[in-house]
Amino acid sequence: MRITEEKKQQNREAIIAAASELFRQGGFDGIGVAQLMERAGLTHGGFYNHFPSKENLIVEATAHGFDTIVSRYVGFNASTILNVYLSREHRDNRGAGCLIAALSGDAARQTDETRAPFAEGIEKFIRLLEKDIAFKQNDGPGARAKAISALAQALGALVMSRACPDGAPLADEILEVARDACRLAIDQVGPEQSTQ
Amino acid sequence: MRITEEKKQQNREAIIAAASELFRQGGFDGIGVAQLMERAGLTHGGFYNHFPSKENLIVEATAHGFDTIVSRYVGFNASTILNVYLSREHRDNRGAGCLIAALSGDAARQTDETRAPFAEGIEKFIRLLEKDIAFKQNDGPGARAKAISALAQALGALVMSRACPDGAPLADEILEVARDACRLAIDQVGPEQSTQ
DNA sequence: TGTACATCAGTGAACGCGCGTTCACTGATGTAC
DNA sequence: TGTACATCAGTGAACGCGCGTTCACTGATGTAC
Repeated sequence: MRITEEKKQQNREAIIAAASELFRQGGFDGIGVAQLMERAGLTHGGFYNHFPSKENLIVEATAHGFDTIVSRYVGFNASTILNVYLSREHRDNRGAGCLIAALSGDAARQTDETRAPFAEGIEKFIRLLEKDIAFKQNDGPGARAKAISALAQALGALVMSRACPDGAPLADEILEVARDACRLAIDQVGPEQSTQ
Repeated sequence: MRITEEKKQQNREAIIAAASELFRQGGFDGIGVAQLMERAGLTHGGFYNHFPSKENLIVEATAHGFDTIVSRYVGFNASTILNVYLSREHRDNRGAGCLIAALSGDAARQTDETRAPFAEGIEKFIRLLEKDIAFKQNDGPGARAKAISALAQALGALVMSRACPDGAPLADEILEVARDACRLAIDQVGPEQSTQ
């Protein structure tokens, strides 16, 4: 049953894509190799033709997930990105959402090697915001601090909102407060100011 | 081998205390009943004399953990709390630190019943900060928004910092930026202003 | 206060189950001639 | 271009292991008289 080189590559990517989504939903410990392979349309045993271990896949899926998310946000300004980030849609759709929010708790328990792609992904996210903030206000170094600060705020709010039971008023309140605070922090003028 | 009522209660509390610490270190999925019982100085099988299920212990340990942490912060002003929160010591000591930072990712994957104590704990944390902020500036409703915003910022920063490999410069940079940003956001004047 | 007995927390072995990983096998692909 | 054979991704069963939970048993505590 040997398959073409091209098909093999497609299968590998399907496994990574499945892992990237399922890990965000269920956590690194909560999703098994068998589930991943089934989602990718393959059988359990073939996993080790593609990856030496589950931990190795975690690294690959993390890097892939950050690339996907950051590229989705490229071209939008910081205010828009943070508004999408702090939407109820994002909160309620972990599998397609921010990797930091979904998996950084799990990441903290992994080895240094597994945390490395997280640091890289966070750095990419910071630069994405920093670029727009610096452009708007001609302020290089300050822009980076603002980007980090805004990302931290949005991330913390999202994470708290998700920890609340479905429909809890607090969950929505946190998102709304953070939306206002991020807008103010970035625009430094008021809610109406935006480069949209 | 029956034991006194008092000793039974002590054992129960030892299990909850062990769970509260170990879950923060290893996650709900990463720590087993056997490990918890061993840490509490008991044997595996006795667990179900105290709790109907592991999930039930998760609820109890979460509530207990929030109470412990919030009570540790009571009496300090918001700036001091956030400085401790954003210290390297806190980042590097998950087991004794903030439950939201250590377990909200895991919480998002639990049932509504299990998330309920998280919402309660978060609310307690918000009120703790809100109280000091309102006192300082005679500003009730605005104080709550500031408390939520500051907590979100500090939480997000801590979580990102922990996701980085040990010793990564980014990990420390994030904490420092968030420390400055929280101080500014709360004091609304400058780094030197504090009620300490 | 003393005796007889029911209660029940603790013990440690066992249960079925799903985990990550390994392996013998299959058969189409890729390669050497 | 055609043939012969080595390669290797996919398959599905199996491995040992640790999980959450159950259970029969022990014996000190708590209770009834």
